[in-house]
Amino acid sequence: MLSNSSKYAVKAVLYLAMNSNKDKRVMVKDMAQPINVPQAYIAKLLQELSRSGVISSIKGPRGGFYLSEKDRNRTLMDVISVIDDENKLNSCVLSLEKCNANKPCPLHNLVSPTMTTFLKSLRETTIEDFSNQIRQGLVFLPL
Amino acid sequence: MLSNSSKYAVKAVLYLAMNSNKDKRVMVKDMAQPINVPQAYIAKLLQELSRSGVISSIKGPRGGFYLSEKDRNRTLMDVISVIDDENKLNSCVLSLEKCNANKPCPLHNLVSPTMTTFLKSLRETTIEDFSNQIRQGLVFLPL
DNA sequence: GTTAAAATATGACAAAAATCATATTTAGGA
DNA sequence: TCCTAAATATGATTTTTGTCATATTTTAAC
Repeated sequence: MLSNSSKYAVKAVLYLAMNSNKDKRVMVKDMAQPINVPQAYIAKLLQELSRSGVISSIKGPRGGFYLSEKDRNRTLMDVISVIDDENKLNSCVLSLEKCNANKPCPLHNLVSPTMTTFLKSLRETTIEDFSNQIRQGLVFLPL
Repeated sequence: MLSNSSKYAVKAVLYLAMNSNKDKRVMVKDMAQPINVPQAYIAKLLQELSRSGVISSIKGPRGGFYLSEKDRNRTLMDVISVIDDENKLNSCVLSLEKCNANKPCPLHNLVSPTMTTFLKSLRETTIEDFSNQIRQGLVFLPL
């Protein structure tokens, strides 16, 4: 469903949401281990996210990555769509062009309903919302 | 979610379910177009499925692939698991080892319920069941 | 038994995804 | 003003997945 890279990106962003702010940046080398992603790999992804404006960064000594207040109002779909093709997430389980609610393929109804609500959540829930759920102990981050 | 190869395999099997029987085999070259998969590719997949015993075949002139009665009582998961790693289908959206119902990751509850029922359907619904749904016009095969 | 039509076995090739490496740029602190 | 610590840019390498090609085996039909 999500590519490996997207999963890594989501983990990194959630980590930043819980562990950074404008005045407390996190360096690549300090987050690679906690989120369990190879350092060089996550570095590249973070750079891509930063370039696309969904996370923030500061270069040089005492620099690092962080989420600004603005960043926190973005959604996970904003993060994911930097890396994955959003159309692929929308498509039928069997990738059938002509499958739709009117002419559903045999698997369509088994998947489509929740997939739709899942994508809706990704598009509507902000990073900040997720952070709150974590702080409230409703969900967890065993990254 | 499913690999391309699995999707192709499912399409091929559903096609065979609707268009073959013990006495009417379908040749690779006659099904590649209808199911919209490159001939050499589907040939290889069919051979793999045949070798694994989830579909049947006969060599030589007038030969081809088909589903026996026994084959029709298999499930789509039987087909898929020949090609994909079933564990991957089971795993958390973010591929988090330690994510589970007790300690759900932020995305777990958005996906897990339907994913579970989806996999259950794949494991419990037989090819024959799907064929019946198609014959009854409940679902369609725009392959 | 010869021929031809089919699957089978095998592996080569291509494309995409994942991973790793490194030279360059930027900025803080001595 | 240097030095050093960090991100950035770029691209090389590896692995996986998808695709194509072909020689071999089997079997029906004549």
